[in-house]
Amino acid sequence: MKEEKLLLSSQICFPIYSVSRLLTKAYKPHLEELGITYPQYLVLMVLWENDKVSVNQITEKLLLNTNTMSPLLKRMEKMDLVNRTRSKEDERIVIVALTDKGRELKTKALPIPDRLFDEIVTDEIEIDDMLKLKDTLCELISVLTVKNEASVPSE
Amino acid sequence: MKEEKLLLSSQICFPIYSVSRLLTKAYKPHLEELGITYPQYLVLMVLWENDKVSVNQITEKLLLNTNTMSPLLKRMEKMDLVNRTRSKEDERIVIVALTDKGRELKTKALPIPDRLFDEIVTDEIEIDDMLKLKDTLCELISVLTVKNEASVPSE
DNA sequence: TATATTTGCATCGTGCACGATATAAGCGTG
DNA sequence: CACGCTTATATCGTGCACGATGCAAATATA
Repeated sequence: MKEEKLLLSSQICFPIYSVSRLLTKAYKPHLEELGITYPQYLVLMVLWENDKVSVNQITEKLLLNTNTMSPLLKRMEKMDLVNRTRSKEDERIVIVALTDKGRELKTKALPIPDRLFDEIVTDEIEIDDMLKLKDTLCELISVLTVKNEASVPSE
Repeated sequence: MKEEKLLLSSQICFPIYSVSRLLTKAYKPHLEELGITYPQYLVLMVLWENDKVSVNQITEKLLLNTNTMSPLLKRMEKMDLVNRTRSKEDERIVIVALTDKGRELKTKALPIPDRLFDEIVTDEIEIDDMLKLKDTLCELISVLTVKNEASVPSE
């Protein structure tokens, strides 16, 4: 029954892919209050931890490439969340720094993860996508657990 | 230490988001041999399991919306992987069916998941992204395990 | 049988992702 | 200094994702 391997449910990748999208969707209403998208939220988190970092440092933290970051940062600059200035020591490097507006968003962003986690765990919100998210998350956990037991990295 | 909550590492969402992208990237070279993308691969898997289904049935399986599926299916039709015909019983419904070419891809696609899993588990491939993937996957598993223990759904 | 509502799909606009490529600054070596 | 090589960022093209909107076919309701 080699066929089984091609079922969607038997693959690690599909549930991860779905949960990722559904989680981003779950974040959306909260982030919309701040007027930002999920990737922009990630960039802000990097800067809230450590302000004034190079584009490269951000891409390393987020595992994204500059061809994604450059336009993203440009949009964020246009929104007055960050500003970008060339380093004087090395003209190749662009330093990304929070504006006051970008810094202030941190307070509003703080409660989001907890609020979201509560929404998922408790059954307060019975929205369609939230149910799918819970189901898919449980599926992912079980698949990962099996896969993980089958192949603990030899450290 | 409420601050901690905003660290990237302490959130469920970021590792899932990263693993999802890195896994898709890991699939890429294998799928490129078939000339398809990851979402196209997902559509084909649905059709390999069950040919001649409506657009709606595909979106339900993949948890995607028609505004993503419609152009995706159009591209796949242009690539001669599927064809789209309006149902005669209900003119609103579009039936998606595999072409011979689409059906034949199944054989080539069968070994991909196993090959990929081996690549990740064993250290045969020490590509940069693959290492990130392993790290992030392990992180994800540990985060999910903690979160899961803290909140097993009451069934 | 008219009208309203629902359903299934498509289109549009925007924002990622990412491979390929470009470009300019810095660096290394002769 | 000239040369090539590396590094940091940007640009371009393509393909998702997805909210908002549109539209026609089917169905429900008056």
